Amino acid sequence: MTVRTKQHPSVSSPTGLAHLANDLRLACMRISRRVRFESTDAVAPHQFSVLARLAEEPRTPRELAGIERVSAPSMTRTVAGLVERGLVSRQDDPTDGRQVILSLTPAGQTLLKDTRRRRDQWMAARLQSLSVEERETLARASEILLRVAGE
Amino acid sequence: MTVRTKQHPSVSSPTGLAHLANDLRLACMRISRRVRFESTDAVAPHQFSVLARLAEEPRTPRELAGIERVSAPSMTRTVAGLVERGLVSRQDDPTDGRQVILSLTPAGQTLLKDTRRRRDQWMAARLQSLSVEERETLARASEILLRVAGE
DNA sequence: TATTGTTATACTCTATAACTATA
DNA sequence: TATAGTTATAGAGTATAACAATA
Repeated sequence: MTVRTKQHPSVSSPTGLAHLANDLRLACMRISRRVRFESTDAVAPHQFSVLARLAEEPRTPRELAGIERVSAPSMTRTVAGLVERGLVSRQDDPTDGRQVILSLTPAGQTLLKDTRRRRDQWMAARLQSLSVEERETLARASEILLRVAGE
Repeated sequence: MTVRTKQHPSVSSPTGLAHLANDLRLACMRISRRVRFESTDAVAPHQFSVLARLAEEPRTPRELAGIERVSAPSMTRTVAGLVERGLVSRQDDPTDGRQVILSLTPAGQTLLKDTRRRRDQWMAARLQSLSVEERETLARASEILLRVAGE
């Protein structure tokens, strides 16, 4: 006799799709929450986001504000804090005197890397207790989810 | 010839495990972020968390503060706001005069349900564009993730 | 005149410390 | 004396409005 904790009659029926959407959203939110709670980060979430964006490429405050969905003055504050801590550096845009170009300092790169490693530790510990099949399922799922989140 | 977007040499080797942990954490955090951004909720995240906890069972402010990892005064404020909006009701504990028992009002239950439905909509829309196999993978993954998050 | 960024000001959520009521 | 909850106060993040500098 097989025991199933959840009813997923079909992943294609309207009801099944709604259930899957709910379970998946809940699962992702709970994992995110646990990761945040378990790792005591050196920077606040909104600061971390900015560091991650600047690691991709240097950006202006306005670009960051748009990406992070906060107001320009809020981003001014956030960036000021990161600059003060030596994690981000400012540079005048040579082609447009109104703009400022922000980029990560070596210290900022190090902190970002360390923070990510610490966050991964909790997750890695949990994964170790799973079966190979379960880990393979999660590997396939993470590819799909990253694609979905990027749309 | 199979094309893989990511290198997962093995989900069991130390390196593969670390990669999987990183991908999975990233995927969950990005999905959570998108869900939050796409749905303009009637209550703030910390208020939503409290409503969800009280939907499970009535609790005291102190219990909520512990679960949500905030100070007692912060929870006092959060709860006061929810009570003022008619979403949560207070009741004196008959066995201990110091304690207060908090529970959801019908309005709170309705709002919680509506908020969850709205959050699911974005996710359900994305799932529709996936193949049946991908949805089945995500269904299995969500079971595993919910179990892992609950540990 | 439009745009980038900052400053001024106010509101919210958070915390710690001090206080009240009850056990 | 210890615990549950609140109030007092301060710090940090967010927002809108107003301003400065540049395009």
